[in-house]
Amino acid sequence: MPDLDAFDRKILEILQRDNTTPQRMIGEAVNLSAPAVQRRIKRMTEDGVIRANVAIIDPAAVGQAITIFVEVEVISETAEQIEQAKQAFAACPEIQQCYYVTGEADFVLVIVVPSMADYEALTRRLFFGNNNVKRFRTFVAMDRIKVGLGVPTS
Amino acid sequence: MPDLDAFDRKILEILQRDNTTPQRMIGEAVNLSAPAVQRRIKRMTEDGVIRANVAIIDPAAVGQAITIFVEVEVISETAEQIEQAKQAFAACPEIQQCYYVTGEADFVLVIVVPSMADYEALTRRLFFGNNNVKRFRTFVAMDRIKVGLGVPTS
DNA sequence: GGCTCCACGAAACAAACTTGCAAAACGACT
DNA sequence: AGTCGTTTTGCAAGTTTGTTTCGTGGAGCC
Repeated sequence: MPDLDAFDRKILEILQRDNTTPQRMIGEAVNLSAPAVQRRIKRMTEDGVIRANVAIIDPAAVGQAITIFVEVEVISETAEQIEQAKQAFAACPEIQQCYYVTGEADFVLVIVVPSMADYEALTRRLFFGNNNVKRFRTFVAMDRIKVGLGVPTS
Repeated sequence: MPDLDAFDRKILEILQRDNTTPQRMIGEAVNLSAPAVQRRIKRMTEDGVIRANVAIIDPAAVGQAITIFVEVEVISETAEQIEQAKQAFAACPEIQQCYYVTGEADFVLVIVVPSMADYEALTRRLFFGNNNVKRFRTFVAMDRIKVGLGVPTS
C-alpha cells in the first residue's frame, strides 16, 4: 500500500464527506484536472485505501429506532473459540459493528434493532444461547451525538 | 417522513452496500425503470431517509491505525453539563462516534488515532482536563471484525 | 545529453443522470 | 360499476458526468 500525497488526502477528505461530488469540482478544489482526480480515485480504490462507497441511512426511517452497545466477556479465549465468536457476530445482521478488544471485555458490539423486545430476543439467541459467554453489559443509546466512519486524513 | 414501500427498501439495501451502482442496474434488480429509481432516491434524500453518501476509508491507510472504545462516566448530569460534554465530544476530530447512553456509563466513544501516544495525549486533554469526568474505561481494538453503518431495511 | 518512466492536461468519447410528457395505476366518491 | 383527481410510471430527448486516448513535460538514471 503506497503512501498518499497531499492531493490524495484532500481528495479523500472530500469523498468521505460526500462521494457524489463531481470530479470536476474536486479537481477545482485541489488544483488538478478531472482525469487526474479520476485516476487517483481509481488507484486508491484498487489499493484498498477506499474500502467502499455507501449511502448512509437514517435507522429510524427504516424502523430500526434503537442503538445499543454491548460489551461481551467470554469464558474460554482459545483461538478456536474466539474465531467462532467472530464469525457468529459478523453473520448477525442486527450487529452493525463488532470489535475484538483488550480490557475488561473481549468484544464490543454496536447493535441496531427496532425495539427493546427485539433486543431481548437477540440476547437470548446470541448470549444466553452461547455457553461461552460469561457476561455481557448493555448500554442503550439515548442520543446519537456523532455517528460516522470518517477519519482524520491529516 | 413518509413510509417506504418494498421498492424503496430494496433500493436502500443496494445503496447502502454500494452507492455507485448505476440506476439502470438498480432498476433491473427491483423491476423499475431508471427514472423511477432516480425519483425515489431523490425523494428519500430530501426526506432525510438517506443521510449522506460517503466513501469509507481504511484508517490504517491514512495513518490512523488504532481504534479505541471509551466509556465515560460523568460526575454531574445536569442538562447544561451534559450538553457541554456533547458539544466537546462532537467537536473533537479524533472522536469518530459518540453516543449518550444509559447504563453503567454516560457516554460511549469510538476514537481513531495514529498511536497510543496520541491517545494518551487525547485522554489528558479530554478527560483529565475536564473536571466533570468521574471515570473512563478504555478498550483497545485488536481486530475490527465488522465495521459499517448498514442497517437492516426489512 | 539521451533515455525511460510517470503523471499531467486537453479533447474526444461513452455512460449515467435528469427532465418533459403522455399513459397507466390507484383511491375516493357518487 | 363509473368517473374524476392524484400519483407514479415508462419512454425519449437533453444535459451532466465519468472514462479513455493521446501528446507533452518533468524527474531520475545511465
